[in-house]
Amino acid sequence: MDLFVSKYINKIDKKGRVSLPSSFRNILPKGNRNEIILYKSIKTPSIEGCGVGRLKEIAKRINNLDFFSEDYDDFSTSIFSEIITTNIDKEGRFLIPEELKLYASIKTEAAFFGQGHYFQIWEPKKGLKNTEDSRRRLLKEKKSLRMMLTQQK
Amino acid sequence: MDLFVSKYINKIDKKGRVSLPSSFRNILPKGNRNEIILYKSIKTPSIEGCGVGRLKEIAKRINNLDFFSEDYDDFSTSIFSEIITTNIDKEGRFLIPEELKLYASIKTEAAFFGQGHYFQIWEPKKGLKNTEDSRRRLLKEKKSLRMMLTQQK
DNA sequence: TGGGAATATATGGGCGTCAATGGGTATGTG
DNA sequence: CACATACCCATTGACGCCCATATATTCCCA
Repeated sequence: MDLFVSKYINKIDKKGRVSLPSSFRNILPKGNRNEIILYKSIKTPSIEGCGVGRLKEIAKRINNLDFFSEDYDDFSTSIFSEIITTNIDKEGRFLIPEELKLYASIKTEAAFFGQGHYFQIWEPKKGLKNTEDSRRRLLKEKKSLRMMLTQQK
Repeated sequence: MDLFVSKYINKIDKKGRVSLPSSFRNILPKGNRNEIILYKSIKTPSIEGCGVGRLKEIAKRINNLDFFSEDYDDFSTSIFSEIITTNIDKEGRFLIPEELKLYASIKTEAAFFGQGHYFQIWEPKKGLKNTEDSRRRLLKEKKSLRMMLTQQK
């Protein structure tokens, strides 16, 4: 399995450390398991994270843009300067930077949600609510879709 | 990690010295960690910096422009003739030349913004505003930023 | 197959090291 | 000699590394 899946709720200790769930750690590239990158989610008040390999992919894509275009600067600024790398200690813990904790309203506990190629970190209550909401949206759409398909004039 | 990422705000002391963020120092080539190059950003009131190796990359980009175009001369002049090399002391600090400080309105604090293969130095408030502006521009085209971050190979 | 031992995980805390910062002094160059 | 800059040393706080414990999980063997 090489995807971030499932959800976990871990405690943040006095020093601000929190364990990255073991199953997430195992997905990080074997050579580079002591570093992850974090950034503010675009659409939600949560933190997104992934291994550094993914960042290199992104860097490559940005570098392929026209160096003199405005987009180049915008992407470069929005992505590189907003990304934070953080080290994972031997026990599998890392520090969530203060700024990101604020952005996600995280205080004493962090909820980790697998999202396939990346993961999200939420304040637990908000995270669970988000799961419900998105499931509800999904069902509603599905239902209306089915109605549209089966409804007779 | 071999990219300049994240942002840092450091103080400039009485002597005009400022610490290059540790994570930036680590990206400089191992043999040559006591020297960086600085130049005025073309598009923004900020200073750009990088290791010496990066200079070749810039040269290549400029060479891709039409040699007889006005742009070529403009970029070539703006960048090459304005490049300044600076030494880093044993504590990881360097002096920002007066001319560049003026150009970027930097006085007592310098904000360092990772930009992948190079970095920018801003007057903190201006820098933060620039980040917001560029993110706002990108969010208008939400799709493209999201693609940049989540798209798979 | 049941039970105990080895292992892994999440969590807590002590302590040394390093990064950022401040300042004194030597060196040098006009 | 005055100014700028490099080198050296000191301080503070944050962080990484190490060790410790409790609980959960896996493994192994009688």
